[in-house]
Amino acid sequence: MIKIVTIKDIAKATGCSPSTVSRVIANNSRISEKTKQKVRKAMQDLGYHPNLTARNLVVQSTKTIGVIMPSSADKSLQNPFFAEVLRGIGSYFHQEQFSILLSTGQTEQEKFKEVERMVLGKYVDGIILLYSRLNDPIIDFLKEKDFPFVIVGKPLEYKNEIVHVDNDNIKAGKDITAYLIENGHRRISFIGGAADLVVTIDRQKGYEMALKEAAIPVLKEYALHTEFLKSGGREAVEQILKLEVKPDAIVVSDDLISVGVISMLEEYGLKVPEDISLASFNNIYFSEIIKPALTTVDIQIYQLGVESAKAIIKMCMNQKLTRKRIIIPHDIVYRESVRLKK
Amino acid sequence: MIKIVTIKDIAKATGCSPSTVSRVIANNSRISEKTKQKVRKAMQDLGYHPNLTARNLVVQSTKTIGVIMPSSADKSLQNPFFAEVLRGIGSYFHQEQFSILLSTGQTEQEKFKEVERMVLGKYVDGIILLYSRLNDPIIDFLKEKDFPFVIVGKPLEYKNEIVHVDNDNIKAGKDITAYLIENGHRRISFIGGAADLVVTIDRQKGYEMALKEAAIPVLKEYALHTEFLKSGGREAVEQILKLEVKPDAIVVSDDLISVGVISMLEEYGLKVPEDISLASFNNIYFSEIIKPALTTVDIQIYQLGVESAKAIIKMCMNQKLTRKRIIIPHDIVYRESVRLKK
DNA sequence: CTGTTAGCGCCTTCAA
DNA sequence: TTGAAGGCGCTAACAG
Repeated sequence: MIKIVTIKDIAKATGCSPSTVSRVIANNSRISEKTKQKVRKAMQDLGYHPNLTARNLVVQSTKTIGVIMPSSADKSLQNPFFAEVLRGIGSYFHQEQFSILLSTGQTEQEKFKEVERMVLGKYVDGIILLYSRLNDPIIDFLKEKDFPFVIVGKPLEYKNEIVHVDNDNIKAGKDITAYLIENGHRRISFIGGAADLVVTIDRQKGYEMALKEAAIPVLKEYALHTEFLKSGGREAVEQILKLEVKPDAIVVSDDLISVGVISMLEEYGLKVPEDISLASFNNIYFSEIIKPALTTVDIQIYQLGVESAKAIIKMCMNQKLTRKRIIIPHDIVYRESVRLKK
Repeated sequence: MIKIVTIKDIAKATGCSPSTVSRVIANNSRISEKTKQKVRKAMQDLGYHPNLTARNLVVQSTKTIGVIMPSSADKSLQNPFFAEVLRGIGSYFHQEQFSILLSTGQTEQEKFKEVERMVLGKYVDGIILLYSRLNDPIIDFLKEKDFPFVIVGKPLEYKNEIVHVDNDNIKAGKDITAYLIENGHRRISFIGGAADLVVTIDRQKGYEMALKEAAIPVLKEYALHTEFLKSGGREAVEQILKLEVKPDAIVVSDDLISVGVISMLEEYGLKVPEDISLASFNNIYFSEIIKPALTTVDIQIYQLGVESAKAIIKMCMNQKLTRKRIIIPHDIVYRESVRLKK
């Protein structure tokens, strides 16, 4: 083991006290420039670096945030969404010198244990939840402990108490459906991910609103749900194809599902957008490179990350947030999957 | 601020000393069952939880590992590969009570600073690098400090000194190419990601070996490289289509690129596998749901994660590793993108 | 089997 | 502008 250089060594080397060295590190204003220079030089020479653990212990803060992913047992993690939020979070954290402690639990159980450990062990200053589900014991726990946390997405309960960063998914659903309608589509179907996800619900709600406004009847059999990724929306397509009056357009709640839907459609000899139009959400990297390129709602995933990072850091610093609900604007990216009106 | 329950409080409440309490936490064998019970009860009642920071400080270890992603500026992060390794790492870490500190740097510069902070600040016990590139100052730094680290992938230099977890990509390249040859293909092209990535190089090497063994000439103009994700292999395809003698099969170094290649091929009126066969690597979720489903080499990404986790933890515990190079086996998943010999 | 004592490396009053 | 002293919460000898 190589000698560890501590604050004391610097003190000794420069002939001043540990507290002075500490103040130089903090760049305290009432230390003379001369001593600062001297101390800094010694730190260089001896290769000093502050021990973060020791500092964290005394300041009672770690400047690290626990980021909780959905249970990683399922494949939903392969959704580029998460990498992208993480990137957004990271970019802001970096400039604020915060770190990400990533949760790794495979089950709800495991995740809960981890959060408990992080929080009770005072290993993190705050938590970002990258998902939102009903009856989440983690949320209850965090609320009860009054521990700083923010949700990316929309909480199902306590909407007005929990800080969350979200899109206006209802409006997004409405916008994209309206676009389909504008282009002459009338029999519009909806394929959503897991029915209990709030995103799905909101987007579907918007879809229905748009139909109503255009005086198009909302048909129950036109709305389908499929596991977020599983079998890529295959069953959904099969159901649709069984319908008597087949839709001429589909709103799909996630680009990833769209990929599966398109494959399946093709298998049945239907071409997008010639035979049926398709519009979805998220605008992940894939949306652009597959054939046909997806017309999709860009929800600014990266920005969702950045804003959640800003929010949690503010909370950790005990700054007040002006609002609990932070909305990231969306906009439609027009590509090839929608047949246009001539 | 609510009262923080410390070890001393438990000591006071139970009438024993802090060290006894500490020993109960560690489940030390020479504490009587009676005291253990008593202490544990008090911990329950007062809601005690060990402060991890304090413990870390004294034991000089954090049980957390810094995991470094590639510079997140580019889109390569959207490759599901990373989510999947992370999942593998997490699963093993969880059972060993280790945590992941995720690096978030957007540039090489930023990443280096972060690693330096983690390492010098003794905030992590080890590092896992999720990529490998030439002249990486991070590797030099880690090596110089003699700090425990493992690379997922193959280091370009010091192969025999750096612990790394990798596939036998040369063999994988050879295997998949041989499969193409077996099925009657002769004019086989290679499309790789960034030419300076070791994976690319290795897979291409294997591709060439297979050709040679089958006495098929290796043509320079048949090997192309494209940015890992950028424009999804479009230019690559254009180049191929300009060739006088067009290939009847392509080996693509990443499933993600394949998606772009297929789109492009279709745009030019070529169908996979009828007109041209395609085989690639990684077997990500997508490979299965796109049309045609990809014949691809499954490299067991999850397992790469697990093994790198095992390795770094061993190193942190000063256990010797039997070998520096840990190979995860691969196997071919046969699907629809290759035209079979009748 | 248990208590006492000394730190881990740092920051922060308080006093000079 | 600086130093001395105490403590953050925990563990690990060393005693007994």
